[in-house]
Amino acid sequence: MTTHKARRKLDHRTRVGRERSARTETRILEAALRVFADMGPDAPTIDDFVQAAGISRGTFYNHFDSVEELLAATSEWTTRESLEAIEKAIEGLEGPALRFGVGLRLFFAKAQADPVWSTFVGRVWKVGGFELPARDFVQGLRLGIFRVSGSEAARDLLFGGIREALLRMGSGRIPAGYGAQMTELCLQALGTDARRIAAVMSHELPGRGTPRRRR
Amino acid sequence: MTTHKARRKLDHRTRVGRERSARTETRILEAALRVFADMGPDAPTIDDFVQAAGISRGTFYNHFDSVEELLAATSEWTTRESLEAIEKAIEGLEGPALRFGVGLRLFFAKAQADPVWSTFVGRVWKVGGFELPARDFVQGLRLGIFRVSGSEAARDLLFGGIREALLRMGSGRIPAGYGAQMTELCLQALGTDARRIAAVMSHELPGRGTPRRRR
Amino acid sequence: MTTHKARRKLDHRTRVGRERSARTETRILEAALRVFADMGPDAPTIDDFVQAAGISRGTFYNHFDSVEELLAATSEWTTRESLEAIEKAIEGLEGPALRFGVGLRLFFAKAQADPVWSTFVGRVWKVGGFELPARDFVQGLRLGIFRVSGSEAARDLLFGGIREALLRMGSGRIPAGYGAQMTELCLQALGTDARRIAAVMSHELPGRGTPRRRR
Amino acid sequence: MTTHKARRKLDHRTRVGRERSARTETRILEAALRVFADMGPDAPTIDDFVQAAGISRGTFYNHFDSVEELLAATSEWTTRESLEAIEKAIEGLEGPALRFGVGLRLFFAKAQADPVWSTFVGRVWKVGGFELPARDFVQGLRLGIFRVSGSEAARDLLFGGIREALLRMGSGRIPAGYGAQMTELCLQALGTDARRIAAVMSHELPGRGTPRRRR
DNA sequence: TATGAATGAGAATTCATTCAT
DNA sequence: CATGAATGAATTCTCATTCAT
Repeated sequence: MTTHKARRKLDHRTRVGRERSARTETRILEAALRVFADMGPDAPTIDDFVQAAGISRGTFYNHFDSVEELLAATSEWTTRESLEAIEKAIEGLEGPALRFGVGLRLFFAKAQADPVWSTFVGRVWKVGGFELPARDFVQGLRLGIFRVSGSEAARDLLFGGIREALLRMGSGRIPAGYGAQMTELCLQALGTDARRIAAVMSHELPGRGTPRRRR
Repeated sequence: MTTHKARRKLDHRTRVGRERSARTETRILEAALRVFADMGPDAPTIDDFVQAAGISRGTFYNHFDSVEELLAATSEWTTRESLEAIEKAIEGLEGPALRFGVGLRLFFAKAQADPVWSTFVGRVWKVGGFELPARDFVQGLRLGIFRVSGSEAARDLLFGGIREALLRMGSGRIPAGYGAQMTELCLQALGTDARRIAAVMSHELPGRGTPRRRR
Repeated sequence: MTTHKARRKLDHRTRVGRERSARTETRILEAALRVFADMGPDAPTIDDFVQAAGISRGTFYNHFDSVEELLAATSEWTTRESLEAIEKAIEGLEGPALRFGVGLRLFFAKAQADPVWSTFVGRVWKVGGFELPARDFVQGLRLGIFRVSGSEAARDLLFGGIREALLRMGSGRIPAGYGAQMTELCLQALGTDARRIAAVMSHELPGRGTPRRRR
Repeated sequence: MTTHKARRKLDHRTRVGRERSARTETRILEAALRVFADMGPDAPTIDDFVQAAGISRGTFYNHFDSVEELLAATSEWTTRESLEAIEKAIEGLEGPALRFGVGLRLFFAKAQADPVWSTFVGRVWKVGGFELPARDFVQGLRLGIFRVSGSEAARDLLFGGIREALLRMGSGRIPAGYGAQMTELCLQALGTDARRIAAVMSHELPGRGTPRRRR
């Protein structure tokens, strides 16, 4: 991981310095994830991050210029890895319903395994930030596998519903099987027929090698 | 000890004062609705409300102690009236699906007619704040009219989806028929059968006497 | 009692109006005595008096222009009456030691009987505000009845000590006989001989018709 | 993981920072002493201290949370050193009267030498804040060297009188020998016999190496 | 790079004062 | 005269940002 500020001059720094810097940056990001999850995207002050990361004010500014930039970096850091893992895990599956549904199951599995991550994404996610797997969604509509009265409305319903689910999962107060139920409901909302839903739910979960985020 | 005239004068002074105060409070609430819709619940400063309402700082504090309290008051003021109107309009309808569905249509009609209101509610609404019409929802489940894999998950999906719809409507960028589509999708998500959905969508919208909020 | 502001125009006001005004002013003064006793001369805000007196802000300004003016008025109102009563009660007594000592005993009797008054005077009294009975003090020194190493120092010691006694009495936590002891100590500090002190302490307390302050 | 050099550098930074901070804090305390002496404990605003110390508002809050806290710190800082010096100077003296009396003389010497200090202590001192030398006082009573009609009253008389003396000394308008006179009067008030008083007054003042407070 | 003291702009809050009724 | 809503200057307090070490 490279630092966010001052990517130039890398050659002149010692390897030790670079490693130390990268470690500091990781500490800040880890702290930021917790802080944003706890306080939302607007409330926290720089001091909140400084204290949570156990660094000094000056050090913060050596890595990030503002809370906003830190939020963007935390989103990126937190999200890309997970989504790529899912993307990869489902790419071999046949048909948009199966890919979409199994992808959702993986997504909720991740959320349930890491409540802080779940809360963070639920609070910070903006539509257009990280996309629903648009390809499968569109393809499913085109093929008539998903039958909805309006595609915009469908996307909003799913997006909002999934975000709510993330917040709920982050709070820890969920009934058993919540993730699976949510997946079924999303497919049902899309008008998927019962047989295809059953296929999704009974499919073996692939890619259980999702790399752990924390060092 | 005070004369009758004096007492009447006293009452008059009191009444006039109260009226002026109530008018000012309404001005603040109207301004707050706009400001919260624009900036969200956390960002605005007291001065934002002061300027939007055209009052002085001191006057603000004569009416509300903090932004948080103003937010609560604005939520209440903004919400109760509308929900009661819908409640009343659907109370004569037969069956939970019809009541729930027509209620949703009315809700979205209100949202579409008042984008500021829509954005405000979309941004501020918390689960448990103002409730989904729990009675119809539960009753529909019990009667088997709604068929879902998990009631908690179903409620979260709808709640999050509807909030997302409000934000979308507040932004103004919605396709024609968006409210109706959203309603259909919500019912479809609940597993309602096609005939009942059709009944909801073709039902005449009652209570088109919703009183306008703005003076 | 005349109002503090706008003494002119008195002729044109009705008697009823004047009486009402005087009553209001007394209410404010009574409240002010309590408030100043509780909070000292600097801390209280106009609102503290307004609330304690059960009047409106405007009414306050009809009677007093500032807290400072109210303080002066309260001091005057609170003090003159008592001091004149004491002055009168001791004027027939023979010799400065007897007059001074019995005067002190009366003063402490008043203080013990009215803790609020005691605290107020203790907190607000400034040297030169209301004077120690200078005449008896000076005369006692001249006659050699009081023997002190420095008259300035003696006056300061007594003044400060008496103020402290007032605060103590206002707090209510005093041993039995505190007032008498304090009187004896004051005389002892002045070098008064034992026989004269005994005469002071055994003298009957005159003028037990001190009018009560509260209506 | 950190090199020895890095650690030394760290310590150096820390030490330099601490020193600067301590210097700033001293500047604030010095300014506060003057400001409180001038304006009393209640009147001054944060800005008064900020301007008197030549610092920024933010810096004030880096060191003290409120005027009240600053007052406490100033009292402590201003008082402990002086009292300990006196305590130490008199500890070798024989008998409570001598210790108490010489202690008083030293106290007044300090007050006369530093009028700002004198005014500050006179205005801020509360009973129980920094104590009269209770041990000598009590011991003198027990031994019959001090003869008073009530010990509570005696303590209050002395405490109030001494405070008044401090204010007077701070004002600068005192006759020659004021401190000595006040000392004599205090002892006289306690009923000390003439010979002991004379012994106190003629005793050489010890410990004239009281370190100056200001830098 | 890391540190943390100092800074000052800006946001929150209080409160004396005015004034229409 | 009495009322109390409105006002805005003064004050308190927070926090992003700088900078010497």
